[in-house]
Amino acid sequence: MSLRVYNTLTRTKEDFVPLVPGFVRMYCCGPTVYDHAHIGHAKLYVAMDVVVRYLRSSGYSVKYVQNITDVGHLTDDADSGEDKVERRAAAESVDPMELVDKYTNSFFEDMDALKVRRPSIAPRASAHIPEQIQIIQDLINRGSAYEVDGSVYFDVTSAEDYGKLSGRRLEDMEAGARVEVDSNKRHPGDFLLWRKAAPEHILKWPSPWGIGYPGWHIECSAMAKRYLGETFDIHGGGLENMFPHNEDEIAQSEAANCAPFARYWIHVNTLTVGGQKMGKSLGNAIYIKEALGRWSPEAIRFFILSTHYRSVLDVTEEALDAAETGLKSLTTLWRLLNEALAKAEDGEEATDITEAVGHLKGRFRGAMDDDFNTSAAMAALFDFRRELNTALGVKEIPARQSLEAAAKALRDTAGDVLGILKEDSATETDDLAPQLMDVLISTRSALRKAKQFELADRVRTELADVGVELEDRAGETVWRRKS
RNA sequence: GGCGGCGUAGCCAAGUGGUAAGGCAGGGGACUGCAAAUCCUUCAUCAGCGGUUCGAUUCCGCUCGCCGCCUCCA
Repeated sequence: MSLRVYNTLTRTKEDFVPLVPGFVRMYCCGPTVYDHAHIGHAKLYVAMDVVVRYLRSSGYSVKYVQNITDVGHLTDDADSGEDKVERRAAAESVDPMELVDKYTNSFFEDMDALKVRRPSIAPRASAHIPEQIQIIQDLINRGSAYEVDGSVYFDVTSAEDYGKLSGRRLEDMEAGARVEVDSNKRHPGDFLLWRKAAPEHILKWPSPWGIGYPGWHIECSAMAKRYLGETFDIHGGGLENMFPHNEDEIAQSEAANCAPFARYWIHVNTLTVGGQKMGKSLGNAIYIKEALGRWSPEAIRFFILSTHYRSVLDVTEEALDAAETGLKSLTTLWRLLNEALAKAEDGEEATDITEAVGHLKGRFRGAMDDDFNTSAAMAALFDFRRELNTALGVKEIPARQSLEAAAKALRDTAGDVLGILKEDSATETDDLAPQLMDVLISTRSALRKAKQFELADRVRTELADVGVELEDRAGETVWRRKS
């Protein structure tokens, strides 16, 4: 079985075949950096991260471009909106680029914390003005765009397949148009490529049409072309950006390049709070930094990945708590496996472990190959956990080779692909702590032997208060720091 | 009004034309001095109503409810 991907463009699940064998070129719309990122962003970028990780683990070399939008994103319809970055910069009394730097850093800080791998390239819109001007010029030359009073618009009627991604038709939209139409537009659906700047505007550049700045959609077309070429494999993004943003990207790129744009479109569904979409403008955003104060990064990933990426995900504290608890048993398995491995010796292969490893590999791959079905993949992981725990429960420690195979399988799936394997902090590197713990544990064992349970329990309780957990197993007591 | 999606146990959530993965919570049991960890076991007929079919949760239609996009939002 090979990878199948749901392509929004065709509304079907298709076999994934990159343009160049073994090499995947991928783009994903990045954030507009005028505020801290919230969990809605986390859902998109964690989902895309897993796509990238899985492609890599499947043997593909992946070039992943994710832009940073720092100019041109307006607060409202093109006619009346302000530039989001400029508005917020004014509110914070800083230079727009200072604001951009601050929130770009904040974004990557959050993504790093969530173990989202950095993109291969993270280009900024403001650093690609010449590329954007070039595409606009090409569009004018080809008759797909027109200039009016220093602003340039894309002529949607010039693209005969306009609306193919979102399934919209110009006639329908015309009928439903509610926003006041810019009188400069020839068609209500036309969108801005370049906007004439007012004198007080800070972020502006010279162009063949005068001083101005680029529209919101053109940046992605320009940066995708610059780093991935005219036609590339995968374009990802949030579902809410399908129209108009992604639709317009396609229209302008294909009109300018006379070549197909992205071949597969992957859209990640929204995240909701109490059934309502999470959005900065809606005032219900839960910031990633806040969430990290309460749940581990792995639990947040676990929570996000427990649903398929094309499904809506509703955030509740209960669900996040459940994710944290569920994750714990996986973390425990990883710890037990490593403890066993530390004591294991060469020996005869443990067939039950070999079998469990086989099941996990097969089911995990099968699930991920089916349009990145992370929830099915996680089910395989939990079944593996049970089988392994049973195998580890026996008297003698299984052979090292078997344990190594199990550890590798777990690291390859839960670790490398899903990124939910917590590195165990149980092994204390400080040399004094283990020695002190040995003293405490042996003392407590003596108390237990003498049936002085009250004192023995006091040791355990007080250690728990300082963050150390004890666990009495057959013949030994182990300790670890609370995770 | 137009386009699209969703409705599976207390909660989260996969999935299939032939009577439903997994996680959390709950019940029962094993192990333990007690815990912890772990294991065993138990817990749904898939919003409602029709239709197609030998058979539908899965296909079609309708109804109800919820959501997204059409204007900025990942």
